[in-house]
Amino acid sequence: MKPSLPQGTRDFSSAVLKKRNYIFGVIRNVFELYGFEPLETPAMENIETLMGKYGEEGDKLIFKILNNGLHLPEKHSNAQRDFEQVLQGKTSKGISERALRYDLTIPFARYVAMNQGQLTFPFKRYQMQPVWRADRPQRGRYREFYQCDADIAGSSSLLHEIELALIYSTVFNNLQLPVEIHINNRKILQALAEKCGGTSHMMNITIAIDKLDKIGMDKVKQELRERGLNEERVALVEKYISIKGDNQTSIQQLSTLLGDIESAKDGINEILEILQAVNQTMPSTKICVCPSLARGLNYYTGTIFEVKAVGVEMGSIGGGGRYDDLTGLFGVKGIAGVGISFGVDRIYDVLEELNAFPEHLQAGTTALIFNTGIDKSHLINVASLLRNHHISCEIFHEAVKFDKQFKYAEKKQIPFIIIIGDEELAKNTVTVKNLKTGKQDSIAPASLPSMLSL
RNA sequence: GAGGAUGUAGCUCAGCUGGUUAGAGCGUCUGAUUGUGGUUCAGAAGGUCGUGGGUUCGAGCCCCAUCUUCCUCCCCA
Repeated sequence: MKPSLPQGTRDFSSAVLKKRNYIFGVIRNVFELYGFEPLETPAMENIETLMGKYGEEGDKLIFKILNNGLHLPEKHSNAQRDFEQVLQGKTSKGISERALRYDLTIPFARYVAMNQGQLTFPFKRYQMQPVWRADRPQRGRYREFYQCDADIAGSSSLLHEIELALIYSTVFNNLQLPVEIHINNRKILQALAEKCGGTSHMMNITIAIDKLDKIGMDKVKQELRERGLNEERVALVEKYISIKGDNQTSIQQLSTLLGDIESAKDGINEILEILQAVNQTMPSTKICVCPSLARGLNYYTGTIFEVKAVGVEMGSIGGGGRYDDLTGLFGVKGIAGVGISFGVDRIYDVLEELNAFPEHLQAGTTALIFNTGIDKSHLINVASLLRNHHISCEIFHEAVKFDKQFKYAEKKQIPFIIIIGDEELAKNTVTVKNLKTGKQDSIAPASLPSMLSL
């Protein structure tokens, strides 16, 4: 058979993996610096843990795993009955009782709900694992991709929002990737919805205005009309999303427009507090109030974040926010959550486009020891010497002509080659050649490590 | 899930209106060159033309199905 990959999945070659691991490493370091601890959960969850948590669209995009043993004769009648359910678009435990994880937030909520008795609250965890979606792949959109999440469960303190914003700022600063952090608050959107005829319009409004950047004002208005808002209310929403300018101006206009509603006041005050703290701690952070930021996910209730790269056409490379009732769906009330997520695949693309990966990442083997046909023990001794000094090296696998060994070194971009043959043995030296400069030296074996670690 | 484009050597791509033995560049391998690479030169290998059917005397090219990748919508990271 011809080998191939399932649609929307990828192999990661060494060159790509080194860059990806660099991103993961930077993020992990910052997470741990703020006291987050790692968590891993299984690739698969019970299907009812996931179903109904991501809306109707989400359910369709969950990868379901077929049960084993459906072919057994004693299960036939049940299996056939259960499959009827599937044909009608429903799920059936008789056919599938497990599914692949769709994001990291719901498994986290499940974990917190299961272990609430044992955890120390506020519980701060980070998680970097692949998730799966049965979406149609496009560029920058895969069926298997990684998410990097940091969440805090069991605290409503605004301190967490502040620290999460600082984490964003630090990570992208460390990656040397210029970004803008957009911030808004669901409480303000709720106030807007109230003015537009009640909170039942919340979803209609958020879905529509979240697309402002993508489809433009006219189409947003059109969509609002289609979603049942009258002209007066459409005009109000237009006024709202037209708010522009620096943070102070935006906040002032928000107050003027919605300040008579309690929830709007709360939201505005929260934003003010976050801005003040972030600007004081890391003044270089570009954080801006963005009224049209809504985020599609329904479970957000307070602050919402989104991060955009500056100077590159790309969707958001990170997002998150506060959700007041994290574990309610699993029967545990009163645990608030707040978290952020990094879109590693997109960050990768942006860094690639900006050529912002550090050069040293591609470094592999430092030295290749030529195989000159002398007794292997001499070569292995030199290799051990280097490795004991944490210098990576390889011994060429067969004693062939130098031409081949040079070309191997060149292809693997190994910067140094070491020759030990009869001549060197007789004089108790080694020959070292720098392949970039072409410079070659004959030195004592003991001085190899210091020479190569430069 | 709906609509559109695409697939030819390891890679990037030519291939006329359906007509003999499907080409190029790069890469790979061999030699010039058995202890000195990158350059150069000579040569070679490498293809069930995505897959399966069909039309035709004849299909890389036309038709149908299917898969991949990409684009738009939906939704999202």
